[in-house]
Amino acid sequence: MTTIRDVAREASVSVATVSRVINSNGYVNEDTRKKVGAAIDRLKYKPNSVARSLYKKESKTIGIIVPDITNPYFPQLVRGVEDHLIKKGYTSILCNSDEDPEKERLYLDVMKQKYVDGAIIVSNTIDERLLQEYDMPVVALDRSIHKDIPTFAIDNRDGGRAATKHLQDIGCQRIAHIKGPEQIKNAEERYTGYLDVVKNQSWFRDSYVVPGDYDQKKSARATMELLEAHPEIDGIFAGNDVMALGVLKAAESLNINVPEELAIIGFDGIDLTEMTTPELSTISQPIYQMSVEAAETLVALIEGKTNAQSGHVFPSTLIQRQSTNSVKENVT
Amino acid sequence: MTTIRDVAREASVSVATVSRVINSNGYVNEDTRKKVGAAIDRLKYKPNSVARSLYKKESKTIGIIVPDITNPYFPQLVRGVEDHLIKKGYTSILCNSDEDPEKERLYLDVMKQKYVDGAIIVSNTIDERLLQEYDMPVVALDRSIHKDIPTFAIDNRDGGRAATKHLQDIGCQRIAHIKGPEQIKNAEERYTGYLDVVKNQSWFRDSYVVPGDYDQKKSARATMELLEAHPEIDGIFAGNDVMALGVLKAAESLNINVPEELAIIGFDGIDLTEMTTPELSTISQPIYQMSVEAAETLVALIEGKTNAQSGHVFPSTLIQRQSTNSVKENVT
DNA sequence: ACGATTTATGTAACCCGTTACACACATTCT
DNA sequence: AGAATGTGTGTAACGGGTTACATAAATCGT
Repeated sequence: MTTIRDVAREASVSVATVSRVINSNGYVNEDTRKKVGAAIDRLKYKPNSVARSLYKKESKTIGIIVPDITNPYFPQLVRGVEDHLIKKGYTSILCNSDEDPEKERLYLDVMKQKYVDGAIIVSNTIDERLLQEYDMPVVALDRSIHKDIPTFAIDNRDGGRAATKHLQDIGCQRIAHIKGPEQIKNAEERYTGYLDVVKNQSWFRDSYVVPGDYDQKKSARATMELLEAHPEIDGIFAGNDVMALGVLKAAESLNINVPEELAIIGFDGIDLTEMTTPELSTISQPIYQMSVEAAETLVALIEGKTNAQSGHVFPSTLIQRQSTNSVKENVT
Repeated sequence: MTTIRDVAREASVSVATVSRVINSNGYVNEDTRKKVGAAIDRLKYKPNSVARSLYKKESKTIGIIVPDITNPYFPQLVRGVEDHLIKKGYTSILCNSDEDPEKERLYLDVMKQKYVDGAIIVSNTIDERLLQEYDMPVVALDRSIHKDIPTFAIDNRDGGRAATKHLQDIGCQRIAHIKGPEQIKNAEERYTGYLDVVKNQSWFRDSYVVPGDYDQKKSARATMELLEAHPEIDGIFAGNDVMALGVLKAAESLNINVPEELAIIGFDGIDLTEMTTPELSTISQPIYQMSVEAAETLVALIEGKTNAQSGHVFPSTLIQRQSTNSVKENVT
């Protein structure tokens, strides 16, 4: 591989001058600049990022920690981050944490050792204290980590309310909720939003809430049991789209018409919701946009811009599709 | 950050000895080893990967180039690669190429500059000649690049044949094909497999093959037109699962029963196929396993193991689900 | 006309882990 | 006993780009 010293020799200048040309730093005479440029082209010289990183203690690399890229919510998120960062000259290291604190630690260690410039993290388990050990710019995506860390997410409680109200608006009288995992804050918030709407209704009972663990199959099973115990249920708000899919499958195997006998709404707005029959209504998150803004803020933090915004709560939007396109007209 | 020199001072030895302890290289007295280990623990020393990379010209990092992580085929693939590599001490840089040769070039340039140790590539556009410029171990996944580059993929033609035969086996008389993009080799191979089975059948005509471009919506539209022009069609082999989903939606909007009036089979075996109603039959690829083996081979190549296998053709398996669970019993 | 700036370029130290080489002492072999 | 080999540790060069500092010529101000 050709080095800066080869270029310097080829152009009959010092390495410092070549470095100045490459980085547009300091003073360089126009003629010298051209001479060096020509030498660089002739030798097809590409500066060695590793050497630069060593001196500058930065790597133009960031880490993205997500629970599992296989979960259909994350590819878009990762894509948004990666798209923005590559434009800004950063590359992205992908880390699948499986929400496992040990793996998160391992990845953070590796990142630190590689002089990673910052991280975008989706996690429930990482806490502020752990991050302090690593001392690098961090932004949180989808789930907040700590109030001092810029967070890019929607208002999940509000979304939960909107989903539940929507079911009411189309005439549902008994609305159940398939709940995400206890440890995941956004799942709890969506649940709280549901409670905000229903907890004072006379018909509401605790057994209308069942755990689905953000898992399709578990949700399908839970829904079967729920509907067998409570055939009066005519609307289900699932804590995310994957679980909503499970609900849909359960309804189908019980020969329950959706939406006529049972309306279903999910949460997240992943592409999957458009692919089912009936198509799923959902509370849609601006996933791509959130991730781009998170990436922008991370870059701003890395580059020391003090005006970096401290996070952003995005609006979620109700997307009504067939699964809540009820024939029962606004009874409420 | 603490350096190896800090550790050396703390343990009253030379940096060389500390390095020997860290890397289990050369001779180190047992007592010295303990002394150094204690110093490392006290100072919480973590060696700086960048400095090591600079000297060793290797980074314990590999690049993964995929067209688009948002395409549901790739997350599993990426996950398999990442899972294996992290175990082996490598981190993964994710690159979304959008099949764009310029982006691919850009990513390869960045990889080279960062001393990336190797790459796992899914691409139609990258050719051997381009790769030679970069001179790094490469393995191809899902699509072959060149015969000298280890490739991990299934026999797509064979899969295409199996899919088409399966439709025949369940009694389909007129089988159409929704075809993937022309430039993508595996799409052409699946098409060829289809032709192998049908081209000599008296009923076959060219208009039974329509382009779907690996895109759900395009396939849905194409299917609508196809079925309106040829209502006699009773089986469709879609070149991938995403297109099969489009076919399914088209059938639904035309009020055609699946599988009674129209049987559908996809290709790839992504999770999505289990989530629809009816569930989709498909030719399943061992995606995760393929990617793990690709990663294993890449590591072997990087580490100079000459016994690295030169690629592997994996078996694909027919998964019969509701979409081809025809009432017409084996008529053939 | 002379000091203060600006422009231009080079030398060498620096970032930090690795390893070639040198040196010293302890064993083992003949 | 003397050579050969094994064990243990340190010094310093190395990888390649960056930059503090030094030097010097050109330009400016008054």
